[in-house]
Formats: sequence, structure tokens, C-alpha cells
Amino acid sequence: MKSLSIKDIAVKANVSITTVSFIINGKAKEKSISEAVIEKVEKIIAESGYKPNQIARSLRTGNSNIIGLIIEDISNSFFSRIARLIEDKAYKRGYKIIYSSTENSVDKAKELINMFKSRKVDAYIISPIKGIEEDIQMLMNDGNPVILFDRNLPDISTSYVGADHFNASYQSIKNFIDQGKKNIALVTIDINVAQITERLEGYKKALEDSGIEYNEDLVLKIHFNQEENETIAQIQKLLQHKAVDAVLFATNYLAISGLKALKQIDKKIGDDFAVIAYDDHEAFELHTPRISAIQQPLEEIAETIIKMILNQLSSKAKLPAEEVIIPARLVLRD
Amino acid sequence: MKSLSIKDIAVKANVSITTVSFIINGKAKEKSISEAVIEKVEKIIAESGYKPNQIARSLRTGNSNIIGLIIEDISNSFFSRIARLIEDKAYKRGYKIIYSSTENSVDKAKELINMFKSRKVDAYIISPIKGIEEDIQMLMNDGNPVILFDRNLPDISTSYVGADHFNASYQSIKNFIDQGKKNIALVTIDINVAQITERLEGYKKALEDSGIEYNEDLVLKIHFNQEENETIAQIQKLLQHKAVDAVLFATNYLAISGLKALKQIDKKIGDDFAVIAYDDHEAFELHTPRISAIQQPLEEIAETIIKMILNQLSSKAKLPAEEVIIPARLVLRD
DNA sequence: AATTATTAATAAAACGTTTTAGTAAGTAAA
DNA sequence: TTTACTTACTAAAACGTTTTATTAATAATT
Repeated sequence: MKSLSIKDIAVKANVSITTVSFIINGKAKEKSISEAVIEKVEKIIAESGYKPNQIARSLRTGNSNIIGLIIEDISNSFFSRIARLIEDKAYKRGYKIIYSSTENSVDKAKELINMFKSRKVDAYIISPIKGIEEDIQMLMNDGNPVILFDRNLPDISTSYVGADHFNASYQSIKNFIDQGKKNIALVTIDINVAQITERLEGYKKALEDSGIEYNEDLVLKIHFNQEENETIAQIQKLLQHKAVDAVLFATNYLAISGLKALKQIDKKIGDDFAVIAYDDHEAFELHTPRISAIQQPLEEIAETIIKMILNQLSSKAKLPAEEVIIPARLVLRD
Repeated sequence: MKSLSIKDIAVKANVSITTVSFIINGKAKEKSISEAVIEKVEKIIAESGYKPNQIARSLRTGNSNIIGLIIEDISNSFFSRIARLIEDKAYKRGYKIIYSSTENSVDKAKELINMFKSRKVDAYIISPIKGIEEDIQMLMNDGNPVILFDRNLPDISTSYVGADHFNASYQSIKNFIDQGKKNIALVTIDINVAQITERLEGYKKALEDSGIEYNEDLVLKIHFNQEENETIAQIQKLLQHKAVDAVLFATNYLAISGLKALKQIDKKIGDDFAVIAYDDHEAFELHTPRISAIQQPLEEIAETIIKMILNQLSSKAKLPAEEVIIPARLVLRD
């Protein structure tokens, strides 16, 4: 019933708790425990199926081998895919992930940080939202490794990994222009984070560089958590009333709403109307016609995050904040 | 730097650790601590931002307020959506979720169970795979609440929550037959779990009840983790060489592969060829034509799981295993 | 006046580890 | 023959809580 403790093993082997602990932790050699004892204890451990209590271990050592992952919403495919990759890579290095979704709520994000803190996670991977700068700063002051990803907070100096949103957006618009598009719309959200504003900046710069005047009416900013029906209606209005010949959607779910919008009105994607989505989605490959998309290099982002975390964990000194910007890829379809 | 402990609070308030602990845990009244002391201590706690160390707490009390969630793959939308719902509902009741993906590997699943065990999670929610029956039985023997979902293990008596796969499948095939379909195919996977075999049984029974003979050539069993390209090729072969006039895909990712397969060959979904997918997906609503799908009641499943877990957690005695089968819904499109 | 209850608090044990600081016995060096 | 090292092992403290048992003072009851 009750699970075995190190003491039970010690009694069975007729040695001290200390000795068992040394053996468990691979310090037997270093602490000059005899071969005979090592073997005996290891045998007993294997036979009994004893597993050290990680909680007691954490309490004593102060670390948990757990990394906290805070994202916006695990049911969004961008996050679930990256979570899966991070989980995988962390697992291979002996770390577990606890994740939780903020749902874009500052309060929930703060609560999550507190809960991770009181569970003594070893490091934090956060896709942040505005309003938690102070909490993040406190984590760093306390000496915790913290890596932001996807979104960066400008007012705070943290390590960050993300795609080159500005350039990806710039290239997409350039691509439209090269195809001869004149009235290029952008459908984005009204969230004030770098990752989103960069997409707008890329859009503006590409127009400017090609001598096309920026027209505010062609930029639709969707309220970040409104009902999808309203979003669809707004997009329909944008696309019906203007001579729009190309659209960049700043997120994949906006693009999905956009495609739903198009289904209901008389506007077909084709030679005289082009669409690109930011962040790929299974539906785009399947859509008729197939939808072009900007792919963020998920694998590379996850790998970089884990490497940076492990670096910080293994270095005693606090490392300087490091920003890694990874190019995104424009995948043209049909 | 170093975080505050209950001792720091006790010293500051000039009371004992015990007193502080009673106050933190809402036992002040019951233990007849005076109003004055309660106020003083609470003020100090609020001002200092002290948060109890959950690890120490867990070590002492033996529970963690954490529920372990073991699923196949968090990047699969069925699981990520259900994970999100479970997380949400658990959170509202004061529980946190740690999830991890098994990737359909027995070894990884066993490891995960061990890791949850050594972290003393309070309960387990598992979408199981064959081969871990013993480990699950051990969890239950140790008195842990365990709920299986999505898939059930026949050889073991556990609480289970899942959709009525047999009937959903049966209804779908009936629907095809009512439309006059004669050569109805099933594309499924070669995994031997109840949830998948029930879909096959529903298919067979519906044919039988309508006097259509079961034809093995119309059932394609895909190897569960093969390359998608091969899957697509196999589906194409099935659909090209037979006079197939309807297909039920037993999972949403098989349906997606199927739609990709159809894109490449000369077979259009329409009056003389119908398709239904098991488990809905964003892409289906968007596809031209829109794809009919069987929707599992995610919300209801998640809610039932959490209720059952909380029930088991709050009851001292071990409750008998309970199976809840929830009807699924066939959503016909276009 | 002596006993019993109540109130308001606390000391100390326990949870299961890791790790520091030993000890005791044998070996090598002086 | 001391002195110093090495080998093989262990006792006990510490991590930060919760909880049981206890105390001391005051109030209520006989």
C-alpha cells in the first residue's frame, strides 16, 4: 500500500540511509562505497521497485526538474505543436514540462506564475502578455531562468526566441506587389505586442518601399477575443466594399475566419485575389485552392528554447539576456 | 533573493510557526486563535507576499493538488481541446494539471506513470494504450483515483468516460445506406483498442441490419504510425479500384489524409460519393464541399471526467468503477 | 477552595530526501 | 612509533510545511 522509502531499502540492505542515497545518486564511487555494497543495494532497489520520492528530493535540493510552460491556449495548434516539441526535447534531457494556458488574462497569468513559483519549477518558458512585466522581472531577480517566446515584451530585458515577423510580413507583401497587386489588405488583431505590431510594420514598410501609399481603410484590427461571427462579418465588409486584391491575415485563426467569410460572399481566391496566412494550418493545404502561408520554424524555435534554458540552468552565473530571431518561411501554394 | 518561509512570517509577527500555519489554512477559528493575532499575521502575509512552499506542503500532507493527464499526443486537436477543457475545469476547483504525451509508446507511458507517481499526483486521467494494464491496476491498488477516457481497456475494471463509438459509427453507415449507398468503405487503424474496434463493429452491424454483405476489401486498416504518404497511397488505391460510393474515416487525421488523397485522383465528393469523418476538425467546415463529421461531446466528456475524479478524491472509501458512455453527434454538412 | 473547561497559544515530531561533517580502521610515509 | 592519508561507511541536520500533544492562564462549575 504505502510506498517504499529510502529507509526501507536501507534496513533491507542493512546499511545506512546515506549509503543508499549515495548509490541512488551515482555518487557511490566518489564516496568510496565498496562494490559489494553497491551491488547488494542496487539489487534490492531493482527487486522492490523503489522509486525516490521526488517531492522530498525537491524540498531538499530546491529544484524539481520541472520546467513551467505558460502559453496562451493549448488548444491553438501553434501552441500545441510547439508544446509537444518542447515537451519531447525537454523529456530527452530529463526534464518534465508543466504547462498552463493564460487565455490572454493577466490575472490568470499572474496566478500561474505564482503557482509555478510555489512548486519551485527550475525554469520558465513563457509566451507573455502585456501586464506581467513586473512578475517576470521578479522571477529573474530571484535568479530563475526565463525565456520568452513567440511574443516579446519591450519594457523588459529577457531572453527571447521568436520568428522574424517583420521580414516574413514584408516578404509576403512584396510577393503580392510583385504579382501586381495594388490594394493589399491586412487583417490583424488589436493586441499591442511586438510580434503583432511587427507584422503591421512589415506590411507598411513593404508598401512604402514600393511606392504604394498606406491606406488605413485596408487594415482591419479585430478585437482579440470577440465572437467569431462578428469577425467574419467585419472581414466580409472589408472585402466586399473595397477593391481589395490581396489579403495578409496576421494569424491562422483570422485566416480561417477569413476563409469562412469568403465562402459566403462572391469573392473567389484566384488570379485577381490572393491570400496569405500567418502561421500554417492543416486546413490550408486542404483548402481549394490551397492557401499560402508563413511557416514559423517550430522545430528550430523549440530547440533553441531548450538549449537556452539548459545553458542557463547549467551556468552558475546569471547569463545576459539573449535574443534569437529565426527567419520564417513563406510557403506559396497553388 | 531567497523566498520567505513560514518561519520568517512567524518571527515578524512574533508568534509561533504553528499559529501562522493554522491561520494560513483557515483553521484559526477552530483552533481558537484570537482575532487580533489573525489580523496581525494576515497583514504581514499580505504585505510580504509570502506564498507557502507547495513542495513542503505536499511532502507533509501527501497530496499535491495536481492531477496527471496522460494522452497520446497533445498536438492532436482532439486531445489538445479536451486537455484545455479539463485544465480549465480542474483549475476552477483548485487543481492543476500536468500532462504528457505517450506517443503511443508503452515504455513512455510506463515512464510517465512512474514520474507522476513519484511526484505524488492526486489522481490520474489516462487515455490508455494496450500494454499498461498492470501499471494502471497497481495505481488503483495503491488507492489512487484513475479515470480512463477516449479508450477503454477491456481486461481491467476502471472508471471510464467515452463517446458511444459503436452507435456513432452505426448511425453514420445507416445514413449512407439511407442515401442509397451500396459500396461503403471504412478506413481505420490497426490498433486494437475498444474505441477503434467499436467503430468497426458499428460499421459491420449497420451493414448486416440492412442486408448488405460485409466485404473485407472495403475495410482498409492503416498501420498506426506509418508515414502519411503511404497512408495516402493506400487510400487512393482503395478508392480508385473499387466502386466505392461512401467512406467512413475512423479518425480525423485519416480523413485529412483521405481528403489529400482525393485531391490527387479523379474522384469528387458529391451526390455519388459521400464521406464522413470520425472526430470533427476545423478543416472540414472549410473544405469544399464541407465534410460531414461525428462530433464527440468534448465539453461533456471533460466535465464528466472532472466530476468523477472529484468524487473519488472526496470519498474516503474506494468507489466502484463506473462507465459513462456519452452519445456522439453526427453533423451532416452540404 | 478545589476541580473542570475553555481559550490562546506553542514545542516538537514527522514527511523522505540530500549532504555535511564525522568516525574507525587500515595503510603509507616520516 | 608517531603522523598523515585513504577507505568504507554513518549520524544528524536541513529543506518548509502540517499536526499532535502539551502548556499556561483564565473562566466556570462544584
